[in-house]
Amino acid sequence: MGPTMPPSKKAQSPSSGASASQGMSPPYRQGDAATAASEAEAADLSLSLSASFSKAEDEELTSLSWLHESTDLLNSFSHSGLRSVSPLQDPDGQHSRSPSSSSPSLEDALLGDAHSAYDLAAGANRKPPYSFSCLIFMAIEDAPNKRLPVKDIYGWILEHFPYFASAPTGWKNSVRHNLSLNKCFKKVDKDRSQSIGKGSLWSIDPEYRHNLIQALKKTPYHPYSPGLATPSTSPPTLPQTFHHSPPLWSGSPLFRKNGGVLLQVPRGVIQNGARIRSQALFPVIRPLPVSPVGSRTSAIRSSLGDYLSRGQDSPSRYSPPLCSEDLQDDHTYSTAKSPSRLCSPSSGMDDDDDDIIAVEIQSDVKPEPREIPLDSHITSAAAAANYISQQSLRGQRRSSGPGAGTLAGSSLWTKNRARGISDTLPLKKRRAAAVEKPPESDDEEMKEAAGSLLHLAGVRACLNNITNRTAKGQKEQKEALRN
DNA sequence: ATCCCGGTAAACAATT
DNA sequence: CAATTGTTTACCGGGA
Repeated sequence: MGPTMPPSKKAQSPSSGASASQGMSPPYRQGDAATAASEAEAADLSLSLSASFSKAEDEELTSLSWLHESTDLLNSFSHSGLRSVSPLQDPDGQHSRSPSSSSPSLEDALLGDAHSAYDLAAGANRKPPYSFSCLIFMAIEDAPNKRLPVKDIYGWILEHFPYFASAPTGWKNSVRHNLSLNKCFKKVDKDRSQSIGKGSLWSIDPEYRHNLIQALKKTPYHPYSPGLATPSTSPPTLPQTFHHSPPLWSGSPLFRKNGGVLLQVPRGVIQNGARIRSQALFPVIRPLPVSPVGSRTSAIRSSLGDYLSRGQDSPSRYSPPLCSEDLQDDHTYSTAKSPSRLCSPSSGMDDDDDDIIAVEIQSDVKPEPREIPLDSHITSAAAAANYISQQSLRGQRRSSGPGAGTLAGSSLWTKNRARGISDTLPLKKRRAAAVEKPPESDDEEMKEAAGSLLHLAGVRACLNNITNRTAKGQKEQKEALRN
């Protein structure tokens, strides 16, 4: 690309710090009016949400369904006095917005006026906070049939993010690039009866939908952007609970489909759902002493998270663990994109879930058994499963030759190579093979192993991980020899 | 310093 | 033939 950066890139790069100070609403913090009563209330809400989530999970509802339900809960809660307070300060120490009455309340952030949570007008011409993958995901999710031709994806993006109307046309290339490369997106065989013109329909691969949702939830988006929020100064042993995902951008379909309710999925609540399931075994579950990487996690707390977690500072009934309840969600989009990092002892973790996993894995070397909640073992099992799967993919990639490509070869979420389709085949045939043939046995084996691990979810998960990695290493060697 | 990731550009093939 | 769509590679910058 050279020294001259494309305008779009330029517009984006400084965004994390600079743009946040204008047009965006301030983050939210717990009010100083957090009374014991409201703490209990918060705890109740936490329980309700947890139960709600558990139910949704049990019924295999989509996150949207759960969001609908949780909205009601949050609504009822919002009427009971939860208030926003002092906005966080931006890195310059100045309020991003005057803390006047116009400052949006927490209700606004959670439930209300989208424009107060994200200044739509101001944000319209700013590059959206979402990656292209998220944009595509939202577009497809917004489609009645959950599938869209590229053209309509363009259209959706343009409609919801006017920024792109004036952006350099390269973004369309990026969209196509993403569709092609990202395993989350699947081409759907066109219905012959209704020709849509060129190209095919694109849909979300259910297998990766969770991850896209995760990505959406974790989009570094004001006001919970890690760059803005103040990292937690809590001692690591304090419960870092209710880590929050950023709210959905007000223009998102998820937002609109909830009747204009700005939703966010309080991860802590979700996690709490998992915790509840294990509560019988571990009545007092404390989060892991999280590795330093957890700073990012703590940075993205939302007001409710803080609010609720403060409620927990008192010896609480609720001490949800850090790890996600959703095993499959334990890979985030970006990090989950490379589960190799998820569970690799030497890999960096940039996610709260991953943090747990990291500690888990490291605990093999440096045991910290005392602080490890059951859930983290579950997570660990998931991570181990992911690791195994990824190791499998890695092996396949390694054997795919020098042309593996930096991007395509680096991500689990990339297609073709990671799926082990023969590189010797013409591209189209590779694609076709991917569609026609179910995942290869190796992959399936790994998935089965992963599934087993997920169910094991036991204290020995870490050991399992090691064991399987060893087995995997052998497998990789065999693979290499075969090729 | 290195790796990973997302974004971008570009080349090219396939399709309409 | 042109435009669009799909695939792939290469590179860059930021962040961890």
